[in-house]
Amino acid sequence: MQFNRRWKFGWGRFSEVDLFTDRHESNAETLSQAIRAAASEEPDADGSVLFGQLKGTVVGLRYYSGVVNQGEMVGLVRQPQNPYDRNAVMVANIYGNQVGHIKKELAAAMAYIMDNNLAKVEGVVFSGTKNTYTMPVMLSFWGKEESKNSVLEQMSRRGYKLNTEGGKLKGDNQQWYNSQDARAFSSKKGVTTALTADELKNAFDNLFEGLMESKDGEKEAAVSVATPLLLHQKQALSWMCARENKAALPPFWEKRGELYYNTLTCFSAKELPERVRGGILADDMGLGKTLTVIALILTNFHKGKPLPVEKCVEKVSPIKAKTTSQMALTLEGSSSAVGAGVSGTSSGSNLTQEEVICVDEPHAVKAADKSEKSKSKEKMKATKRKPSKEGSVLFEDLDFAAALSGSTSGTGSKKKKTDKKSSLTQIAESSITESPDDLKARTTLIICPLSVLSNWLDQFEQHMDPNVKLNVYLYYGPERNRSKKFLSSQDVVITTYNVLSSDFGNKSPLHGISWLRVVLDEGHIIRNPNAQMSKAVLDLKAQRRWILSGTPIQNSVRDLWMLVAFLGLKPFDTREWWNRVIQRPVTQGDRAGLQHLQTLVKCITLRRTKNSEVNGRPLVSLPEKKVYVEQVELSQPEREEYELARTEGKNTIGRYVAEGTVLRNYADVLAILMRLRQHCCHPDLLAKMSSDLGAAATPAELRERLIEKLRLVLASGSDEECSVCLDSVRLPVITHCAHVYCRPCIAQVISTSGQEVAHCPLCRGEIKTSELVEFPQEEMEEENITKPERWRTSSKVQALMGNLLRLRSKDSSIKCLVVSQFTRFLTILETPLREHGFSFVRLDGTMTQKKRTQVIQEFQSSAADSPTIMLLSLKAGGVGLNLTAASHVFLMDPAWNPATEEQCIDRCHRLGQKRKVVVTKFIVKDSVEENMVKIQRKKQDLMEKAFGSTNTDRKTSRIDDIVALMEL
DNA sequence: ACCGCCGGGTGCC
DNA sequence: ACCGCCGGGTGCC
Repeated sequence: MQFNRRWKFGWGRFSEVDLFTDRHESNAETLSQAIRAAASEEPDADGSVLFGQLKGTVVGLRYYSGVVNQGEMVGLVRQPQNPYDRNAVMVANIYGNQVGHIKKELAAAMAYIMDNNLAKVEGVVFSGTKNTYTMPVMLSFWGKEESKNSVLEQMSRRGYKLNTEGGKLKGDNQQWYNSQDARAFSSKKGVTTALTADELKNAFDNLFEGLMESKDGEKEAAVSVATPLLLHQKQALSWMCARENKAALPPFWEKRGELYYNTLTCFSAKELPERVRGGILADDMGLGKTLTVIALILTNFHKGKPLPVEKCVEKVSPIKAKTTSQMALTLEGSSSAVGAGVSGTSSGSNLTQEEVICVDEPHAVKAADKSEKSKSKEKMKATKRKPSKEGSVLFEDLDFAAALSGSTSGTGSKKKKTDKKSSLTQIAESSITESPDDLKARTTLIICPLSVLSNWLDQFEQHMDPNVKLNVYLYYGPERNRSKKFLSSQDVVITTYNVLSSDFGNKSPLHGISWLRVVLDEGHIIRNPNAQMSKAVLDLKAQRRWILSGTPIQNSVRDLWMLVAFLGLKPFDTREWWNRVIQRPVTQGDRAGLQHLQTLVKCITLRRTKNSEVNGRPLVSLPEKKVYVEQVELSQPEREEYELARTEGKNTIGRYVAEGTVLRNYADVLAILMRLRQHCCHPDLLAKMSSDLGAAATPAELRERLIEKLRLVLASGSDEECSVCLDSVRLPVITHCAHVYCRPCIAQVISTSGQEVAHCPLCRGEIKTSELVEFPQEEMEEENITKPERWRTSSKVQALMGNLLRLRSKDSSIKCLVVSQFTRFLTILETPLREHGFSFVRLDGTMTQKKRTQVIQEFQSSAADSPTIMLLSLKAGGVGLNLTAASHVFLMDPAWNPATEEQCIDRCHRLGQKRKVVVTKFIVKDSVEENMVKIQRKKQDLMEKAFGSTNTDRKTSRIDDIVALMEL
């Protein structure tokens, strides 16, 4: 039976509720976010406790086809619309097939509890699975501690007594429980000891490490890939092709007789479980994920054959010329936005005719026996001979040919039957059988953040054989071609997460196409399942799915769900099974659960780091990197101003700490910290502030205060992130609970809530459209043009300039990145740079993509007059950015999250860097900055504490942070 | 369901 | 017999 990806049908309401209550908590990028996250007391499935258990009865088995095995978990779904009983509770197996109903009396008792979210009820069928009419089910009630008594009482009122002592039930039914539910029992006996937070943290850190062991040998790329692959890239290609082609059983499935059996959920099926064709390529950045994917696209079309590409030749026999809609690197309507790297259009247009030739040799070269032939010219010659070898028919395989022409061959229906039959007898390692429909899919859809869009285009350009035409369409910009027919005739369509999610729900052509392959670049950015773009991504139809990510896991098992769901790793693409089998066991320290998670990740992930080795040699050798901290002493007047601000802030925060209201006043706390950090950089960074922090008496006053906070966020130039779209805030508004969002984003949250009052995504406070406060437009413009009357220097500016001048006199060819979180600081720095005759460019979050590309190109240029300095805002651009022209990095101010700094450094310390990399971090002596650095160092410990611990612990450590920062 | 329940057929032993 | 008993029909929610 085929299940499509929308199989969550029956759970519609169920999974909505589930998704919402189990809200994702994003990795704390800034302390601000960290505090917000702690402030919002969200219901957390991880922290739920077992109330008790109850034997119930499933009835009506004969009316439904869903079957269950001994020990199999089942889902319980309320059916309030059931015409016979509005208390109905449906029972379904893991694949969503209905098994029966809970007996009505029991259902009546459960309905209230389920509808009011007092408990989550989970079922395991431990015996009687062969019964025709009814069977027993063990029901476990999970929920928040405070609901426990209410649930027990509700049930007992209806005559149902929950067994609250897990151990007692054990005697009779020793064998019924499965591994994960076993924990509830065995823990009592001490059979397994729970993992400590340390062990868990450690295991989690290593989850994505050591996944390197020889996967599937090596594979040469198709000849149309002009760049020779490095050894590790060939290994990745081989692994990826295998993941796409081989019908190996997914993790936790094994064959038992005629059936396929899932060892975790105890589900079994007659058919081969649908395989995950794809996975996570989690190589460190700089290892060439992009090239590997390009190679995959060209090398592994249907049935393991290379993508048939158009080859440009000047002389052509007219009979063979098969002109389809031909455009090379189509860029309709968006060329202006990209500019760089897409000039490929021209090469095709000056040729009169084109011939379609399958330029590729039969793939799969395991040994490295043909390394000499890898120069592209040579390859082209070789392939010219190819057709004769393969016969005069270019595509002898009918299905293959049909796939290309887009028409289904007459054998279609017949073929389908045999396919189905053969799939039953298939052995695990055979390759996947593709139906004629499957073979029609041609296009790979690549979704990436805007910042790396141009990189993809460059890389296609760079790595493709210039004589080969690949149809690459950039689906971006207002003029984008929305024709499904057109898009699905491309070889590659590239778009951004934002375009995808803005199209989503708006008769999106991207969602109407059956893609051959969908590739999510920087896939970790879809880790929040509530985000619109995550939903948009899940709704895509594709045969093969890939996630590229340099940082697959931030700090939580939650983050993984989205990835697993996108890959369609059943049954975990449904939240309930993920929670029951993986998330809850793992977060509660269950060893078996962790083991399962490790197995799962291992099966679908390939990850190599810069330090990985193949055959004892490092994958890539990067030049040395040295990090220096340069202490900066404030001048006397600066110090005085700083101390003044610090004392004032210390008093305020000290009061909050004493009152225990730190988290309630985090906006103020943040403001104080922000001002101190600004003092450390430059006095002109400080926005003129009203220091009135008292309670607002009138609405007008409240409004004024909110605007003040918003001003603070904006004026600092620190790239604030909107928690809804996860992008930089555009059209900022601030809620009454003092959280900043894009106006369209929060407006949508409110409108989709369907209620008069919605809840703030960050703190769950009530929000109304009428109460959103916007930044006054005039002030916004004024803010932008505000220039200090006369420029002045600061100690930090001096420190930087000293370094830059010294460097220039030593070697004028050295290029530098000057990085700050405050874009206004970058502006301040422009003046002395100009004065000293430095040629510089600037890259920050406010720039358009076109401008960015241009700036990067200028900077990367090796021309004599090219800029030697780039002023870079810490978060601008995101990860894909390649700034290898720079070999010196100056970090002007410390970031809350050391990973952000690392990422920034890695933009020049990456593949292609020829020089030694020197990083200088400026830290003001005896200041909040020094304390921030200490906290950075402590970050590992904090993460440990935060992981798998209660919200209270996390809160405590955040308050501790603040106390430490202020030296209270 | 190798049950319970319903409702029609039936009615000394 | 306005009962009991028998045995067939029937059966989730």
